[in-house]
Amino acid sequence: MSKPQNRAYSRYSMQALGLLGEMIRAGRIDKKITGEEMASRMGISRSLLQRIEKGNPHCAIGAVFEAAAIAGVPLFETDSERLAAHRAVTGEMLRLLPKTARRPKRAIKDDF
Amino acid sequence: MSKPQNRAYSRYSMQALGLLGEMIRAGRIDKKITGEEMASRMGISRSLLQRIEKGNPHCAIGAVFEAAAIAGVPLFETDSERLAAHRAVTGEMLRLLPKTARRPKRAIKDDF
DNA sequence: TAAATATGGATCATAAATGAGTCAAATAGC
DNA sequence: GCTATTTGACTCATTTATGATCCATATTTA
Repeated sequence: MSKPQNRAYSRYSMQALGLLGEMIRAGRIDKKITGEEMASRMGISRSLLQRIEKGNPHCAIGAVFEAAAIAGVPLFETDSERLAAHRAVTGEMLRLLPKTARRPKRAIKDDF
Repeated sequence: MSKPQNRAYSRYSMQALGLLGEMIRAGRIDKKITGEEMASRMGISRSLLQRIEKGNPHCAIGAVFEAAAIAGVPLFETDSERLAAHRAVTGEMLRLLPKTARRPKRAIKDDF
């Protein structure tokens, strides 16, 4: 059972999506890579690459990140090594936090 | 016509995916938001949120970015305003670059 | 300007992602 | 310790994204 989904995106997310798409396109053109060439190199269709560069929110994030990598757009860190280091730190933070989130008991107004 | 797709992801992309997922989870737990609560607030299923936090590359990027926004994970910039500014700069760069990429003619060895 | 190439945009069949549901296991709080 | 929650990990039906193809338009280069 599924439900027809009509999602809403925050302004922030839309801006981020648009920015990422434009950076990918700029990077690709700067490297003189044709849309068709880049798509085939990635193993995706030209259609999908177009959607990615347009900031379409329904694209698979893996494909988008891969495009970013080829276009030379840095995600969080510039290389895989730094990325791994960064991730290690985040993993450590996760180790310190509680494993599950406990929602605070309903705020009690009267305490007498 | 479609083709069964068996994509390969670079180490870089996988690291970035994993990092983003872990940052989202850390942010969520730090804010004491339950997986179910966050999912319903986003209008997605708990299943999808789990995939996102696990770094699954097949998730819609819009959903992932939205999760990041709620969890307080900054994408490129910390707020929508800065994001817009950043985007304006990228748009300017795009204006300066050629509109289309022209792949260099096959390298000619002999030029006499 | 003309020719060659790159891109935009649309449609449609099909592969794949997502939502809903269940159950077991882990965790937090008492 | 016990109990209530939270989470993980499945399965499956259905919605949705993607690939293929076509043609029109824009852009670059000669």
